[in-house]
Amino acid sequence: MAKSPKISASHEPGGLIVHISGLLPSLSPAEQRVARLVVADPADAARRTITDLATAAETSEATVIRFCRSVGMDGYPQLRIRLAAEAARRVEPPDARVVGGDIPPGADLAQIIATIAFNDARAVEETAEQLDPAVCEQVVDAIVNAGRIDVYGAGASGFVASDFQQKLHRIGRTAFYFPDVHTALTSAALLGRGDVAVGISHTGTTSDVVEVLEQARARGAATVALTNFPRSPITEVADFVLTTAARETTYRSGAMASRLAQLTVVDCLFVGVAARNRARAKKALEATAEAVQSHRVGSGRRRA
Amino acid sequence: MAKSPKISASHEPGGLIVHISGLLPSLSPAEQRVARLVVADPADAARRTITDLATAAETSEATVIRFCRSVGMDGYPQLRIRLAAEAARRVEPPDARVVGGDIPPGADLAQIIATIAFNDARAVEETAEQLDPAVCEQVVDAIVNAGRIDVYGAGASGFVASDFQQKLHRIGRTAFYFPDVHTALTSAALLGRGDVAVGISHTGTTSDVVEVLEQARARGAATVALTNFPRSPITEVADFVLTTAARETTYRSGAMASRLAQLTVVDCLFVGVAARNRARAKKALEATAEAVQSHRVGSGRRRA
DNA sequence: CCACGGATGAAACTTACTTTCATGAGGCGT
DNA sequence: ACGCCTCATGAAAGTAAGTTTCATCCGTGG
Repeated sequence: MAKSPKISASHEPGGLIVHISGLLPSLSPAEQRVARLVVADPADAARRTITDLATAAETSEATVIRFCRSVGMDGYPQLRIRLAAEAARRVEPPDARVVGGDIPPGADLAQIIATIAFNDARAVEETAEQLDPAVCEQVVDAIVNAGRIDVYGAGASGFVASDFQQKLHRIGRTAFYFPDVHTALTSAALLGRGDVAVGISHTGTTSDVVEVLEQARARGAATVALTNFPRSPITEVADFVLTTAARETTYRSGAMASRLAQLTVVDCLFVGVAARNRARAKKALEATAEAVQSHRVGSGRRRA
Repeated sequence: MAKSPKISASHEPGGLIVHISGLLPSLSPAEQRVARLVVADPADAARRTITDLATAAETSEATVIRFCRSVGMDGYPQLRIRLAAEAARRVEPPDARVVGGDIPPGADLAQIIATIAFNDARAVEETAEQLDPAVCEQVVDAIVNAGRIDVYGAGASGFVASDFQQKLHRIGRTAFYFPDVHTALTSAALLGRGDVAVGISHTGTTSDVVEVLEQARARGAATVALTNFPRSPITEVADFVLTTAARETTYRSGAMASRLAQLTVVDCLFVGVAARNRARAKKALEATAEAVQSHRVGSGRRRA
């Protein structure tokens, strides 16, 4: 029996919609039409019968069922119930904040601020909700026991990669980040069993990062992918996949929310690693903090 | 046809459970058994099929349907959906999440994730709330009209500074970031009236950044400070002060939340600037996006 | 003892959901 | 270019869920 591509949604009590929008690009055209309807108005979808929804999406019931399975549900009734639950939980954003949408042309700055902050905060929360603690645990394990950790990322994700590297370094783990692809490839070639390679890419399609991760994997390193899209190319070269949950939006606003989500995930991993050896991590952190102390002016804390 | 006692529930969106328990005594014995199951665990009831529920209530499907009608529903599916929605809504808010607190030593990864995400999201939201749109507007004005923009930041804030620089650059503004203090000082010395200098520092006490900003101000540039502490040294050398609102926590976790908040503020400024000249910004963004397109691998759909 | 009416479940029936399968489009190697 | 293969897709068959009908049962009051 052919196994249908089913990505578990069981461990995320709150993030079905997000989960679906993340998978959207990996669905077939007909399923995407269904997905879009569902994401656009979950409550409405929950009210519809399968035939009704199929008609609305201009497809057959069979496709709707396939869609259900693709997003990890057993069948249509289950989807319906989850959707209803989710729609209920979802507190409507107070005003006309364009949730995940673009900033309207005539918006004033106050509106812009509200919209951006709303989407950013949501991305962080929803990412946390759908993050699989079991996978994180495994990644933390790998990092804790790693001889060496390479973190890869290009462009915007490069900042995150660099941040992660710095964090790990500060608690005494041997971690590297390479702004340059060639250097990164060289480094990846030198990895081996027991080492860890982390690739960060919002879209999951950045060839540089995918290539480097592939190289690392070929050398026997454990590979970790951090991306917004659970079925993008990068996930195929990763042993562990961690996903962020920034809603797909326009190029720019999605990028920022995604960045914040990535940072949150990275921070979680960092704290997870640090928690494994509190004493040592604390000491390392204090030492590094002290090192920059002379570069502070005035009294350290000056709360208002 | 005998009219069953049907009491409308349509006008009370939130209180279906209450509604049901209210008219419990007026129901027939078999219906009461059903009602009790439903009230006891709505979420569970929503998961059951009508046959299943009937069996659990030791009655027939017909009675369950009668029950549905008695409480004002059209049929079983409708009841199911309402129950799911209601059960979801009554999920209690954030459990033992240590609001703004530190991670307890024995915490497991799931707890760590929840705590971090909660604090991060809060920092973003609260920052947006206290951000003064008027000041932002002025900063945006200054940037839009600037001949040149220098962004300063050290350590962790350096990432944010660099990010801001990159963003501005991508929409065609002349912006610089210097990882090195001396270079930054040199650059600041070359600023003049009509230029803008942005200094980013979580604590507001990073001497490097303060110094550079001071230099910039002395040369006549408009100075902007982005910090978590409204009365820290950096605010004394800034014409415009923007504050983040990361709760004071331990050294490390505060830093991350603050970073996210900083990024959000930076993003708001960026969007504000971009909004001033939509057409040009859009064109610039598209051009830059296109530039990296060849570095993407088959962004089409991928199977697991 | 016999109507009578309401409550109830068995079974018939309808609708919704699920599976199977044939078709056709698009990609890939020869 | 050709044929092969894989995959997406909807029609239709099949199954299960939900709904209606109706006969039965039980208690009640004549």
